[in-house]
Amino acid sequence: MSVGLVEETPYRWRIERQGAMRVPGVVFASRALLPDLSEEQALGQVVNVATLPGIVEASYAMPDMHWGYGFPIGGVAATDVDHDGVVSPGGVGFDISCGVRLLLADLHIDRLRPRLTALMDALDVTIPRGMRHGAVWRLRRPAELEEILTGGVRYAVAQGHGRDGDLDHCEDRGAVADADPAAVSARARQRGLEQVGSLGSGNHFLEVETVAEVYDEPIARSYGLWPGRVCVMIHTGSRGLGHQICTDFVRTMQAAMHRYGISVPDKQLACAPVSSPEGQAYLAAMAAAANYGRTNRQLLAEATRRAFERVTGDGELALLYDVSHNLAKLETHRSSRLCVHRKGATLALPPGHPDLPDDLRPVGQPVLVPGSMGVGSYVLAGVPDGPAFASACHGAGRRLSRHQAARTTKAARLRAELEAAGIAVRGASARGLTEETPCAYKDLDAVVDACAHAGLARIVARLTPVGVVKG
DNA sequence: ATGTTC
Repeated sequence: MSVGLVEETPYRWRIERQGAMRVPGVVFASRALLPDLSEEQALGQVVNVATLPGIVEASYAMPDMHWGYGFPIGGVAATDVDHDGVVSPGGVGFDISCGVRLLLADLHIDRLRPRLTALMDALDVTIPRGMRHGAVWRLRRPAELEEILTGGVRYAVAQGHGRDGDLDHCEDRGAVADADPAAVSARARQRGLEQVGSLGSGNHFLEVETVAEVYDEPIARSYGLWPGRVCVMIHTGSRGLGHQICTDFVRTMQAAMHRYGISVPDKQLACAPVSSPEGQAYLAAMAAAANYGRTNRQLLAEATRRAFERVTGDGELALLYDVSHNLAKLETHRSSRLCVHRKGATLALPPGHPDLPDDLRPVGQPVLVPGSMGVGSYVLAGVPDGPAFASACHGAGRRLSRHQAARTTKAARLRAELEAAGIAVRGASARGLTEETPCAYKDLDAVVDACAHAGLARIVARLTPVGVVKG
């Protein structure tokens, strides 16, 4: 893909406006990460996104960007709601509200080691995962699903699935206000009925980890991240419900676009004005899926607490934060009302932001960055004046397709390598394992380093895995 | 990511 990258700084590259682009493209990456990008059509997708009606500043891409549906994964795009700005389901992705939460045990890894096998076995039987394999929460009636879509984690906690303190440490305090279950199709609701509290498959996982290294002592102390502390990272989204909502609205908007005089260079960029009935309905359904996705992670966290309680006698795992990396939000930036699409890009609120709870406000929001299997994860922190609407990277970023990865990897060998590295693996199918081999991903250290140098976020701590549950 | 091609 020859779109012409101009080096602005060693960690920021510009694609000049050309053709129908309304704004330039801006890619945050080191020179070393660029070859991985240019092999794909991902840069062409950055260009395509720059043509969307109402887009402001630039079509941004994070250091972990790669090819996606319409928008690149790792893409950030904001449209001006008051100047014909559009919302696009492809700018959020199929797994609406996919995200991560991090739980902290009051336990040092040395004390867990003798019981690690027992803990992993407990999680093995506790955590539903894979395609269509049940869920923690058996809903008694469809009306309960409506409560989840409207009330999110707030409803889950009120029903006994968690504690009040969990709410403050969820993005949006666990529930987006403008969700409307009526905007969610019957088919989407049907698919969501039996998946509340389930991991799913692909890159979703539950990992028992320990704090391996601290880079920013004061912020790490505020977050409660001390070396050797045991923590649990849960990475999942809105399962079939979010997928169906995306499918429904891509179709709706593809049919409606001509009425608004919108044309896009790729059908997968289907969109509608934020203020249109279609745009409003999508945002209401998307918000419902966001509430569902967070509730899903909440239920898995409760199941994890019960497993810890049984094995270690202490199930009081504290929630550091729960944050999505696939969402569009209505936000005010420099007194403009914007619809900010983050697709494979994590919200990264700066210190002092009013949406943060009291204990996190002084230092900024925890930005949870899951790595590929066996590699571990990072905790970053939001910084003042971030250059992409308070967004940061969301992971290592895929380098090889699932097919390529599965073709070049032997499951038994990979499993043996993980076990040899002291990482207990539970529940992963051979196919799921090979598709998620770390070889299929970029170097997480390089991605996070680029993120920090580009001024998107500050590096706080690195976590290393001791056990992984996969679909 | 996904009842992995309505």
